[in-house]
Amino acid sequence: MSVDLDAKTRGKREETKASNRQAIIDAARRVFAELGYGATTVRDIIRATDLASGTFYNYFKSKEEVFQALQDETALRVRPRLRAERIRARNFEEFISGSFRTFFDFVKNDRTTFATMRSNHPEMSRVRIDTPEVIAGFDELRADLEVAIENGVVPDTDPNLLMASIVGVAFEVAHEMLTRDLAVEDTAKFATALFLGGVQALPKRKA
Amino acid sequence: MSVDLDAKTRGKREETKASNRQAIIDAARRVFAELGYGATTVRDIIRATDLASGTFYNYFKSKEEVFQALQDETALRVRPRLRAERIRARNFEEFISGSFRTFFDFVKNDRTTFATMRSNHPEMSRVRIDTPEVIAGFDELRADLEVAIENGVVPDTDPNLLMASIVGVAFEVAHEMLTRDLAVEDTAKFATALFLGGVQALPKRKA
Amino acid sequence: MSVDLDAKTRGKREETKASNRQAIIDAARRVFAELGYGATTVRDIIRATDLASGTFYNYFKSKEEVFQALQDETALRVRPRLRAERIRARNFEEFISGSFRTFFDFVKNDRTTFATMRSNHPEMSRVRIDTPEVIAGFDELRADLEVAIENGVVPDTDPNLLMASIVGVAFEVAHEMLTRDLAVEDTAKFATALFLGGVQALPKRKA
Amino acid sequence: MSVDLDAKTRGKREETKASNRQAIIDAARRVFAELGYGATTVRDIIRATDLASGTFYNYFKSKEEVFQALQDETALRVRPRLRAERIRARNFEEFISGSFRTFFDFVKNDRTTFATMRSNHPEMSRVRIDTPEVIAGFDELRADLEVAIENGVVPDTDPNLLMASIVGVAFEVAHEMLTRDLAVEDTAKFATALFLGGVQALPKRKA
DNA sequence: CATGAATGAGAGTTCATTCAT
DNA sequence: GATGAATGAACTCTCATTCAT
Repeated sequence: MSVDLDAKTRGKREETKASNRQAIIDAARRVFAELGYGATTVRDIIRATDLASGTFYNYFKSKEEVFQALQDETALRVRPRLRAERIRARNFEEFISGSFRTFFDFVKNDRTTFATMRSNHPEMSRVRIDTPEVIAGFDELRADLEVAIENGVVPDTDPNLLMASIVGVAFEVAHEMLTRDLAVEDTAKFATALFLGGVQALPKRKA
Repeated sequence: MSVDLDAKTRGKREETKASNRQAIIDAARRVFAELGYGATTVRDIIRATDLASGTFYNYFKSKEEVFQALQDETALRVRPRLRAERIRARNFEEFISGSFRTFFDFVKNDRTTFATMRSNHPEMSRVRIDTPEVIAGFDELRADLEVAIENGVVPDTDPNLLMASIVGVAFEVAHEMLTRDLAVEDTAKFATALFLGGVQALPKRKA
Repeated sequence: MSVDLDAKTRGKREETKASNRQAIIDAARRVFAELGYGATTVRDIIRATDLASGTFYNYFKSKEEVFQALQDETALRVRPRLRAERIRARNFEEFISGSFRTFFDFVKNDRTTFATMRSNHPEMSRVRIDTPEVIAGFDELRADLEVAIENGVVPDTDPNLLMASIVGVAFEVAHEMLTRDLAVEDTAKFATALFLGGVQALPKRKA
Repeated sequence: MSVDLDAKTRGKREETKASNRQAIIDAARRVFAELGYGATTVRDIIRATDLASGTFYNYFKSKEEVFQALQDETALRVRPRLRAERIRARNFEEFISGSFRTFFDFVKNDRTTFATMRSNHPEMSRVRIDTPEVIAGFDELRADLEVAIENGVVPDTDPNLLMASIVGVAFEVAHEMLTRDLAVEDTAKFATALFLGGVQALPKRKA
């Protein structure tokens, strides 16, 4: 059946394919955000789309696969920003504060993605978005941390535990930030101070 | 309703009831650990039991309800220990190091509970056990933190953000500890040092 | 285990048995009226009782059996009245009018029984209570009709079709009576006139 | 949603859909007739079909919904016939006898539909088919009766009670007709005579 | 005989996935 | 490649009934 399609037709098709794929991912993001991953069905996703149910399977094998794609997509948005921030940093303070500020900023402006998966999830009363992308981003962070250790900017401590601590604080504090609608700036200051000087260095509370 | 069953009969029944309830909870713990909460079905749980399917519903209305019970049960095990640790503390260092040590100790010895919910959960590649009990435990922690702030042992900073930071570090670092089979003592030292003095105070890495 | 029970104890037991049986029947009447026969479960019935579920089976084998008992009980209330009415009749007019009046009177005063079984019954938008008792009552009616035919008071027509007509009118008109809250007297007059003289004899409408 | 399926494809699909829907309705008619409405399960219906269980739910939401569809279908068959009969009538006798004859004829030839719902229904030992259609049909009848009253062909009596009487006789007598396999003609004569002249006018019994 | 928890068949329903069109 | 109805395994949950106490 593959007959002669002129270039234009072929181009059109590629376009449709790409846009269908994107339509599914976008629908998935919305539906996951509303219903949570567990409660979402493939049907829910395609229903949030102009496409037919069978079409889903031309693009993804399962709900899980579209979830991965969603994650990857998010990755592409955050990681470069985080990376750029750290590269620009001229000392450890800039390194750590730039990272937190960028991350909290992202969370605030993309709260759909972050807030996602909270509804009807007894297992996730507090949320962790742990998409591969973000993970990959933090992997980069670890690599950068190792460099910092080598350069003597950071003591020769366990980089994975340090990583874990940063990640833990980042997510948990981001959650608190959203819950209480705190300013990105203040939240980043708090996290930065903690890492730079411990509890004794924490900023005075507001209000 | 209850007319004249002798005490013995009543006793026997209560016993069976309690043991059935416990059997379901135990099965649930195992199955949730293996399949993850989302993927687990009520059937999976009763199949892991020698009870009949209908019996499940004599004890719990839904999967969610067993999950809650499971959480409550865990709560009863950890919270008192954490509380006792903090009450015994004579200064902030003891407060913070006692808490981390106790928590990591619990996680290590009850790793089934902690490791639970990791398989088949694309949405939870890293785990957060956020059972009501643990939450309640951390609520107690917050209360204790507020006291510490009042007493001037801790600067007058936002207690919720501090809470969030401790929780974030506790879970994320515990995860790392399990993954790499680190010693409870070392892990607790790391977390404690971070909170007391920030990154600069972190202990030297081992090996 | 059948030991010596004095007469008093035996009497007490009989009493309890009878009262339990009655309690179940009464509960069934109420529950059937509320939920309709089809939707009612044995559980619903015992729940409307002070008894335990197992006890139900000491008295009845099934929902159907208790339904039958309910019917029989009703029978005992209506049939004698209808019979007495017909025996007292000195001509066919008294026969027919007495029957309708008595039946409509019963329906009006025991509307629970009659109105029963209407809720949630797609198959019974209009109701027919066709309990054995009432049937038995109409069987007596047929016998009496045959006597009337023998005596030449009623033409030698098919007694079963006549029976059916009387029953059909009785139930359907009773339903209308309840729906519009008509007077027993007027309703009985209508039905009587129809049977005595056909449509041309029907009374003028009210209001 | 529907992009570019050619007309042929669409046609084929519509066809299958229609025929599946009909298959379910037909199966439902048979099964309801055999088991009665209450005892019938959705599974029973699809089992009487060569469709898969899930397919049922593509067409109907519940047992009740098929039942409604079944009723509507029957409606389309009887009502026009009854209406036509009454319109053709030139006097009240033709009106009433035409109606009964048509109705009894329908019942006789479609006894599956009528006999339906008799088995296993303690609550319906005598049947009333009171499908919306038939109801609607009798609503038309009432309207026609009101016209007859206005025209002076029928005395100014309560039309709803007259309606109820006709309906009651129609169903109850039809039941008797089926039970004893009476002729439509004779049965219609009986009912007609009753309404035209009362008991005194009833035809002599056969046999 | 009363009790009420255990039982398990089976009802209703959903949903990922296939496949003819 | 898009479509969307068909499929049927599997799930949740109910309920009549049994039976140890």
